[in-house]
Amino acid sequence: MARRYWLMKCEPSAYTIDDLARDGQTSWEGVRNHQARNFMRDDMQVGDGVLFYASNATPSGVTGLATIARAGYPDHTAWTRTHRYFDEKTQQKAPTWYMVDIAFAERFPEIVSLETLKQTPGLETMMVVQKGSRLSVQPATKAEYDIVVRLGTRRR
DNA sequence: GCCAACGTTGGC
DNA sequence: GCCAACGTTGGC
Repeated sequence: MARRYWLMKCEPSAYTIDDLARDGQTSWEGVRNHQARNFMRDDMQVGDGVLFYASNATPSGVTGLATIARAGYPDHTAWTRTHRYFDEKTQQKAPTWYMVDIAFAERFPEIVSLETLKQTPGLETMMVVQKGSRLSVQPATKAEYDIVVRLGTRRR
């Protein structure tokens, strides 16, 4: 399977690229959307590239890069009654929710803002720039990934 | 903090 | 199965 590419959103109040740089690796629990779950459970493979996206930020945008460090596995926080991500409907025998682990790869010197993404040729059809695009785990094409990497690492 | 755009829930 | 009500996301 060829390397795939993803964009994963997180609010800075919850976790940032600096947190990931410090931790080296983290688990991506708490996704409670079926479409996003499907990507993590079915499609993500170790080594896939991740655009780390800060949502609800000033500005919002891609702040760095990560890689998939562990493919999809059951999100145990769904079974912990006291946990904020607890879901009373999911059974251990048939897990509803999955997570992956991601590893730090790179922190961009400057954020590649959503505004920049919207104005960059080649990213017109990228999911994150579409109006009302709320999915927190999105696929990206290699072309889109490469363009964002170039924007993020460009020397000025 | 506002609110548009979505997703989910539940009455029928 | 429809759809109104409600909750959440996330840009601004």
